[in-house]
Amino acid sequence: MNYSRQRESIKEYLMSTREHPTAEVIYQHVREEYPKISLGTVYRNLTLLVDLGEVKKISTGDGTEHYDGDTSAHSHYYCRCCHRIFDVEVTPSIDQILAASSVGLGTVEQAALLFTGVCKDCINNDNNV
Amino acid sequence: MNYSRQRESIKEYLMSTREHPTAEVIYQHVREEYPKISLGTVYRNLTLLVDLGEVKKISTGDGTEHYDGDTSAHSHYYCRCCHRIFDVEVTPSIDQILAASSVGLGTVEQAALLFTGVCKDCINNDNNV
DNA sequence: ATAAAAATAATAATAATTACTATTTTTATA
DNA sequence: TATAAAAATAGTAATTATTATTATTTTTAT
Repeated sequence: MNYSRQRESIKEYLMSTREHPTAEVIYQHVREEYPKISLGTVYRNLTLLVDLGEVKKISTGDGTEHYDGDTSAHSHYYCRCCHRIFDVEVTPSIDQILAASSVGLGTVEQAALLFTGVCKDCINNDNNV
Repeated sequence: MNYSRQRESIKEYLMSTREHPTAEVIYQHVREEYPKISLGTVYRNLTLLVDLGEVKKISTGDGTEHYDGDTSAHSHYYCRCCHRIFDVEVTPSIDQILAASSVGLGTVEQAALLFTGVCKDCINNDNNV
């Protein structure tokens, strides 16, 4: 695999933000540095980075995937109104759950814990229901 | 909301199977009883049933959503090779995790715990990697 | 400097899902 | 039971996220 500045830029952005952007948001951001980058390049590199374990993909069921540059074991809270994802630390931690769980069905490569609800901002803005 | 036999059939199928079918698979199944049902009807009713809390949607990130007629608190194991989903009971249980976790970011309506790996069948069939 | 290998931009294609609309089904009421 | 309003459907078109294709450009080893 060769170096690519576009890939570096994608990775850098994901490492620097605490948000959990979609491919489209990443595209818009990286475009500021590389205006000619194409959305396909973003998708291809995201898949690559996920396969390498340098980035995590978060599936919320809202129709588009989100990406996370923080690969440490942590869980997520998803607001079904504003579609934002927040980091949460739970007790026991996700890796404690993983360690304690003998799934017994095959290999376990990862565990994802996702809470869903309506965030405080959306409640305050009457953006809920 | 009015009664509909198509919706009943979808729900019945989801309650009867231990699999976690996609909309397409549900469509093919319900078609045996109602050959004229359209895929749009399946999607519309699945969304409805999920909103009513009678069915759960499972997002694995494999490009299509899966549905589960078992709404009791339980977790899932997803095989990234054969794309099947299996029920798993973990310790502590998903509702114990939910109870113990003070997310503090807003309301928490649900918690989903998903393990991902390669299932035994796929390992045996060298369907892994 | 150069050539092979890999990556890209631009675009086309695919696949899952949603929207639209004329027709049919359901349901409340006479 | 007949009927009419409301809701749901089938069939189809449209949308959206994602993947595939290909000619060109970038990277890297020599």
